[in-house]
Amino acid sequence: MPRKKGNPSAKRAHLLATAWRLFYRDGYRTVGIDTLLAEADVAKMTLYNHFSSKDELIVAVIKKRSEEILEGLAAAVNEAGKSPKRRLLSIFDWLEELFGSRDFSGCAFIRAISEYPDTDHPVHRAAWAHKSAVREMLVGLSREAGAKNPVALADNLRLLIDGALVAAHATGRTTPAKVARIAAADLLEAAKT
Amino acid sequence: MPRKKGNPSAKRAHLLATAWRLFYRDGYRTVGIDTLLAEADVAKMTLYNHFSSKDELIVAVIKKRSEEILEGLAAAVNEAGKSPKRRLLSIFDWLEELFGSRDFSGCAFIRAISEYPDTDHPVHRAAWAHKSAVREMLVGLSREAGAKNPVALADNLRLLIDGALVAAHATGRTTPAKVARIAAADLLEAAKT
DNA sequence: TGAAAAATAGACAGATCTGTATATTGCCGG
DNA sequence: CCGGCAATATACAGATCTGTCTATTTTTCA
Repeated sequence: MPRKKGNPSAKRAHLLATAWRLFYRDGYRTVGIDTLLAEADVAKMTLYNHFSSKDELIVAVIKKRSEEILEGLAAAVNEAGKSPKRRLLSIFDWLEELFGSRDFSGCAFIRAISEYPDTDHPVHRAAWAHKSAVREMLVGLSREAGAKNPVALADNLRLLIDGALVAAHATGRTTPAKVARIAAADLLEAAKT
Repeated sequence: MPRKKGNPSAKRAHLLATAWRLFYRDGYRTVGIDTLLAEADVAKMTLYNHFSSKDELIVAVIKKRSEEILEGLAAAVNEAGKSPKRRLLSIFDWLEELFGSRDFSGCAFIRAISEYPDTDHPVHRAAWAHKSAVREMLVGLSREAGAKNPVALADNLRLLIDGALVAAHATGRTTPAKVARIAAADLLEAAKT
């Protein structure tokens, strides 16, 4: 129970985990509250006690997933060593692993943006906020790597990443990560001179 | 009436046009049959006489839209003149115009893939078929432009295009087209040597 | 142990969903 | 002018949707 604040309820966490799994697998609009509750084995009032609406639940799921992704990405970059180029390109190795994971089903954020096309919708905004955070990270890596215009390179890299996410989802293959990695290396070279 | 085949019913065309408008604006799953019928001012049995299910209607909408896009793209390329480089990069000028159009709301195909994440779903497959057709066109342009590996360059370009489509949808800005155009020019140079 | 908080079950509202069935009207060609 | 088909209106089935309400049980902390 969310007794002292900062003490997140176990039920809440369980709901978020189950919601993530079902939403990601089948879609945000497709999965109904009743389905989610049955799968999580939680009463309806418990859900509406923690989240005021389905939209709010979706936003919470997206924010949590965003944190996980950003942490995973940062860890992958750190494990890549000291070479700025290797650090930057490690993003694409991380992507390749993601694409190869059993339950990969596209980018949860692109899918959220697609399912909630209205740019003012809270879900849309939350999903895009993640992409913006990734861009910040890419700007840092681009600067480290010696790009003349780190922001421009970061924007380019994000195009490659999002394109690869779409292609990997549609095809079920991991190759888009390799394709994007090579293109990223080319763009990095071009960005230095 | 679909009397002689090849004589498409006016009602059918009207349904397709209305369906496209609503699906694209609000989402395939969000728009219900009843809403569509009210907007088109058509009886329900008429719809189910032309299309056996909502999914089939969506597939038809996607195929029609794919044809329109491919035609528009081909026209833009032809208008770009003879220079292979200009022809290839005209794709991104066309994108910039698309992004700037009043009712732009992302890529209908990426959104379809996102809303129907199951890769075996007919809607998912129809949407990806469009992306494959675009790739074929890009391979041709890449070959014309003198790429050593036209297929590889086409794959790269598709990543840029899909990434730009996502970014333009999420932000409502046209700049991703410019960003992608510059990156495409860099990748083209790298692909020649 | 006892009081407050959290979680439960279950019914319920009111709307919406896809798809079917039926019976009727309008239209066009031979 | 008439037979056949397209399109219509309307009701319906049966399921599902989000969110609310109430009454009861379980948990947790003091």
